[in-house]
Amino acid sequence: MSDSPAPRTARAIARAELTRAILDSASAQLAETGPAALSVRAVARDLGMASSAVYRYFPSRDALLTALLIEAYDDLGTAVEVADAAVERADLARRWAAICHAIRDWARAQPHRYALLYGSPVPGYAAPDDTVPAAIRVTTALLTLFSDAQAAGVRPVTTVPLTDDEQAALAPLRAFTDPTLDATWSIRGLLAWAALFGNLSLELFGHMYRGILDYDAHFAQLVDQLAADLGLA
Amino acid sequence: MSDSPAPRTARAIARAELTRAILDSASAQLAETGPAALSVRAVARDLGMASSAVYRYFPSRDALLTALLIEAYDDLGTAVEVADAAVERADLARRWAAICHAIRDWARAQPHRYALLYGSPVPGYAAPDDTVPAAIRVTTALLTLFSDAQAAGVRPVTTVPLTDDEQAALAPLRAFTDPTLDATWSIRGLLAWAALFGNLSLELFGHMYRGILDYDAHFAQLVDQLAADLGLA
DNA sequence: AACAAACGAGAGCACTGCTCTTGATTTGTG
DNA sequence: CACAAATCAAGAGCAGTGCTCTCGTTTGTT
Repeated sequence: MSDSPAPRTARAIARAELTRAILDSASAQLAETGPAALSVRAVARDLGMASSAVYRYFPSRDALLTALLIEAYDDLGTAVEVADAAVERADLARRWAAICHAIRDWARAQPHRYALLYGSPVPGYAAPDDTVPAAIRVTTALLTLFSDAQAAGVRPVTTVPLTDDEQAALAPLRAFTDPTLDATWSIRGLLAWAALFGNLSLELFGHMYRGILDYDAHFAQLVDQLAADLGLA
Repeated sequence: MSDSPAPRTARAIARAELTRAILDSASAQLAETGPAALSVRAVARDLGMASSAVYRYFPSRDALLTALLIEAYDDLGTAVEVADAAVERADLARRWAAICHAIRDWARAQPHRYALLYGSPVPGYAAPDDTVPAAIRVTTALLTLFSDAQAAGVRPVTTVPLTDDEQAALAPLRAFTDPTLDATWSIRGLLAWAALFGNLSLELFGHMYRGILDYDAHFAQLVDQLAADLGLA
């Protein structure tokens, strides 16, 4: 965020401050009306400035949206890391539950920001390179948990064998953590990852409408079941 | 779709034809540029008519988008039902695989339409009542498969016990199929549902970028694993 | 044949993202 | 300190959008 080494001149200070104000106003507008309705002119009106002035700080609407995307990823990443850190590190089942519920709590509190992150990508496909560092934080938390569990000798329930093709397909993922994830942990971990975000998206995007009555109860059940399948319970 | 009992007058015929032409043009534009960029004026230009004339057929852009949504749900539903019907009804494992791969093939062939269905909802929350009949077709195919499997004596791998709250939360879903789904099938079925669409969305929306190399191999593996957890393999 | 409903085309409004020009302010340097 | 260069805010303007309204024309019904 503030990687610039303390702005000295008055102009640099004003610029940093206005950049923040634009992001705050845009973030508020995003939370209310969603990414599609985010308007540069509305942000300018909110801040009492000309719309053309905003373009001195963000070259385009997509660039502003990308900045909001990165901020949202960082916000969620922080929430997950805080929840994870609040639990005894050896209590793997509780860490799993803490991470899952932190993600869901964050998503339900600001569904539009969740939609920006995990819904349909809005601006073409937003430049991945800039967003990746922020985006992988929550993934990293999950992978670290899986790695810790594997190192502690936890074994998920058995899986179907991996073919060579499938082994190769998961190579970069398995090599991400310090003790490399074995086949079983890779499969169960990815399945849990997909089920977790799949359930979240299906819930928040309205696909459980009239099919499931109590979303809280169902999610808690899903997290418990995934924990059991991961060998954590 | 064509529930009106055969248009008799020339005007009614022309209206039906133009409605179809608008939907086709809009669908093509949707497939190319995505839901956000769908423009009523562009559709009108494509058909060589005034933009105001389009509003005689669809009262708003959102209404046009909703019609496209329903068509896409029906299209996907048909693809799933065809794939399911092409497999020996007693071969439950093959039916499961056929349904899963039909969904993915459809989604990869037209990612923008998939995003319209399972990505962030675009127009507020599109009137659910109109879209529900088309939307539940793919869900029905899955639930029917689960119900058939349960009736055939297939047992998924064991699950954590359901509390009364969780039982109640799933009531409408379990009552949907003819032989009511038992607790184990409900849990494993919903988990498979979430994992299936979760994997699909994460893949299509770019969240596996540089983490998984071969999406085909990984998806095939996921489907196999879910089949095993469902007791089908 | 007469009347009403439906229709297509066009103008127009309010809004958007974005660019360009103009004039004021701040900056680093001779 | 002075001055040139960089930076900035503001406004006008362009092309595009969704949508409404009006105005003749065409079509269906009686």
